[in-house]
Amino acid sequence: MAEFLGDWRRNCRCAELGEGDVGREVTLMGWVSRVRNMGGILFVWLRDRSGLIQVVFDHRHLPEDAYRVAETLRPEFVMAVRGEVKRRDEQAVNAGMATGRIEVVAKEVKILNEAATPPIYTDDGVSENEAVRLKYRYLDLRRPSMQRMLLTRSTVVNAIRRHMLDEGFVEVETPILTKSTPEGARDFLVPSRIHTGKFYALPQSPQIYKQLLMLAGTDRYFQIAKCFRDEDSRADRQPEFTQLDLEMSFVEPRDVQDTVEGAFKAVFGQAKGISLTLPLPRMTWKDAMENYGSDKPDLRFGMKISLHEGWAADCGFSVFENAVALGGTVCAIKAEGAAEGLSRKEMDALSEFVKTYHVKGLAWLAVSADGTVRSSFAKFLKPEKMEQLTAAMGISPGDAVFMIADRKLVALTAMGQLRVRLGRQLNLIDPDRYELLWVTEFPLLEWNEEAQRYAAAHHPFTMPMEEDFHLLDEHPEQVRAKSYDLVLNGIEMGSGSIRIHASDLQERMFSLLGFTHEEAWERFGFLLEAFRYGTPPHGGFAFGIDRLMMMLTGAESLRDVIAFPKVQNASCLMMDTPSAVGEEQLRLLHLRQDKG
RNA sequence: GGCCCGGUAGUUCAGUUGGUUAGAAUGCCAGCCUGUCACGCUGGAGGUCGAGGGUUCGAGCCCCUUCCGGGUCGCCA
Repeated sequence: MAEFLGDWRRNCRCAELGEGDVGREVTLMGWVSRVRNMGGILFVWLRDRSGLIQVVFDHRHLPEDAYRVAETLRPEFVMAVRGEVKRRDEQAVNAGMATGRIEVVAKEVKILNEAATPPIYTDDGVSENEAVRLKYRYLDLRRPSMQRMLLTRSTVVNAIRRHMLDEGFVEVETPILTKSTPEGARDFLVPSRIHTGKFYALPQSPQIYKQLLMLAGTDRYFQIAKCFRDEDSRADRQPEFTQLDLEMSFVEPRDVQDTVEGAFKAVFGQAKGISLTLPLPRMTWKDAMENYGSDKPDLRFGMKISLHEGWAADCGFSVFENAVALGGTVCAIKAEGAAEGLSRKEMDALSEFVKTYHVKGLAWLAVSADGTVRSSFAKFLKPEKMEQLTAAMGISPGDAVFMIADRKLVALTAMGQLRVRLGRQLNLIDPDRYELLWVTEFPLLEWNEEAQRYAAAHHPFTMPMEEDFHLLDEHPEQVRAKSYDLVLNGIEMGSGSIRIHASDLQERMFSLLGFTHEEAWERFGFLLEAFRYGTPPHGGFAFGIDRLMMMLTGAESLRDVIAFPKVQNASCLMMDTPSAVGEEQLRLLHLRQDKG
């Protein structure tokens, strides 16, 4: 039967006790993790957010009724216990337990609440179907590892906030009910009750607000901001997520990067005890693509990509020759010592894998230790070409080589994916390493095949590099932007840029993106007008705190570092969100269900 | 929207070529047990094999549809 607290108050958490507390009278409160009834003596593992401790109920030293109560304890009952901390006998020490050298000998006990048999285990190290865990997330969060995650997350957010405040930033909250923007991801929409047929949008980022704050003179702004994007989820993409969002006036890229690096240094120091060396390395987007086939290269291992257009132009293998003739490329990577481990079957699997990334195939070459060559394409090569390739790539017995021929970006991207897959498969990646870098000078624009127009690679407020201004009209696709991404172990942590602060350049940008003057004013009129009133040069950055948490905890999914995450189809299994609403609610919002 | 993987006691899983009453472990319930620590021992309860349809004498197993979960391509300024 459940009892009330009365005058009992907890004076310690379970795992905060140590050998120094021996002899202390404590009152603990928490959940029963495990019960072992030996018939006359009863051991209970009591758990709170700090961890576990063993509580002993001995019928010889307890009133009869108290022992009776203890015998009814079951897992996940909420229990309060008063007792004395005692050192365990040497042979009774549990080395696998943080508090394994002590125990609490109970003198009084209260069952504060009973519990139904839980549907999932609340111990660590038990793997369970994630859907069940998420349905009972409040029980899942009882696991010590999940409590540690929440604590780490709190530490990380606080390290960031403290750093930003120390650097003179002002924390400003911006609206959640905001305006739908035509560029970028799909918006989550909120229907207006007062304005028939009109909608708010949830922010994809506080982008425009923070730029307006620079205009307002705030100078240095930051916010731990919730952002929303109505796009399909991935292991590293949730429909709602948290960013550190910041903006600074009178700065160039380096100034913003210094600030962000400082925040990362604080986080790594306080959450992981790792001292980052600043400044972080920088790599241009072009170098990242050509060497790693990715704008977010994983620098924890080598296996750089090499380009072989000159060699391939007359190599004899028509697939390679044609790719070069059409202005494409032939790129290659070498997996040292991997030849023996890669069967024909695995080569086929790798070929299938790269086709996911829209290349037509994978050419491969494996040299055994005795020099025997297996290859999908060697037989087509002109006699001297094999030697040239061997020399150019430094191929030794035991090495495997992979080549892809296609349009340059397509081939490099597929090769970059293959590089990462091989890196994992061949165990080249040290999971304890953190390789941070800046990738800079992204293209300003990307050609959108579907819409037959340019789209902003970052967003439409991004400043082009001054030295590329002359290309804006004739070769907009060659213009580089003053933008920069922060990359950690092959994952994009965040991105930022210097913004356009002149309204004529901003209008020119909108026109490049295919907006007429009227459309631009209709959609961004308030911004274009604002820019007329004295806008300082400014720039900023935003990085995903969820993704950072994922990296810091080694989690494989964002779901593991968010207290109440959503699943792939954007629903919440615990609350069954989203859900239907009643007719009356719809009527007030001027909405009608499509019966189709 | 496309492709791939999965769904069997509360939980984690096994289930042969389609063949008797669908199994194991763990958890749960009851009893025994005075130093356990994933306690142990004895006994017991527990199943819409995700759902619907089809093939078959017979379906957990084969086929179709669908729902749910995961991964991924597209998408994600």
